[in-house]
Amino acid sequence: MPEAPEVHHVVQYLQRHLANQKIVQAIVTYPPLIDNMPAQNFCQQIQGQHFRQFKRLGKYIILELDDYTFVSHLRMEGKFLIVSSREEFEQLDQIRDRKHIHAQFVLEDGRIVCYKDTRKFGRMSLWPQQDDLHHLKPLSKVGKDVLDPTLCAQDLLKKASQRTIPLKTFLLDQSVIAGIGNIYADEILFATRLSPYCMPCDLSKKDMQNIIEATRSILMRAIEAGGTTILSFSYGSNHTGSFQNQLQVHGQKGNCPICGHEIEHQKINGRTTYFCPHCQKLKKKRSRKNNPIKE
DNA sequence: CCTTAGACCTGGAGGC
DNA sequence: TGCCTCCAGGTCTAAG
Repeated sequence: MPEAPEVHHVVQYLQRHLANQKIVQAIVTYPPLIDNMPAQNFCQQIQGQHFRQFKRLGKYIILELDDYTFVSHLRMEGKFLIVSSREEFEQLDQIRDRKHIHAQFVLEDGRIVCYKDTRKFGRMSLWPQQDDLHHLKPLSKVGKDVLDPTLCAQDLLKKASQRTIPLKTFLLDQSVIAGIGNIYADEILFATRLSPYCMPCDLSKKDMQNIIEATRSILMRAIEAGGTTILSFSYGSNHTGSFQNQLQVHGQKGNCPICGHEIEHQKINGRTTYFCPHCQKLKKKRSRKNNPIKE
């Protein structure tokens, strides 16, 4: 579900409510949730730790504890909610909520941080602390974050060389840029007027610069709007975003806001992709074999 | 090395 | 109402 703007708000929310709180007990009721060790060990190790620092890299949530780094990925539907007491937990709806809560972190003050994940796709792991986040195993292949100011056209050009996958798929590759998901990928492509079927290796440095600028602009606006809520994104008890009202193509059934042509949607590597076939152009570089570049 | 299909899960929506 | 199929914002892996 969540892409970088949504994860950004989840991290802020956790920070506001959990900074310096002590975890007195951890309960995991769906053991596969814990990626890198038996759930029992995870619970033992995390017990007694305090939440210290809260960070995000791409779609990953990074919680620095006293002695460990706690990494969480929400995948499609993971959410954190905080209840004030065991009584409040028991009052949650069994079918809608409690059934899907797979981990609980009981705080010293009696509150319980609940991890809810209907589809059970999300994962958590606990690691010895590392100064460089990229040294943590789950983050070792993650590229620069979408909002990393050092991200530049040259980075993308390098990663795009020889790549013949659709540009849409390239933007979703977290080792290229971390934090873009299916919704924002469509919006970025529309903003740059590039077809999702462009081949990354055919793009120029200028195209890459345009992609970076569109990405920053769209993601910043999405963060300001509180993220995008289409299916189920929320955090805390009921916080949702409103960027879905500003989407230009993703999920749209009508006409292109620029040219009026009907918005199309097709599956590209398994992901539904919305685009305007009239505005969004295929680019081809044909200079490899002595053929001079046209246009 | 690169690329793609399938797997992982559940619940909601729409067709009959 | 029930049953069936398809769909969903993500990522890992196995196989070509």
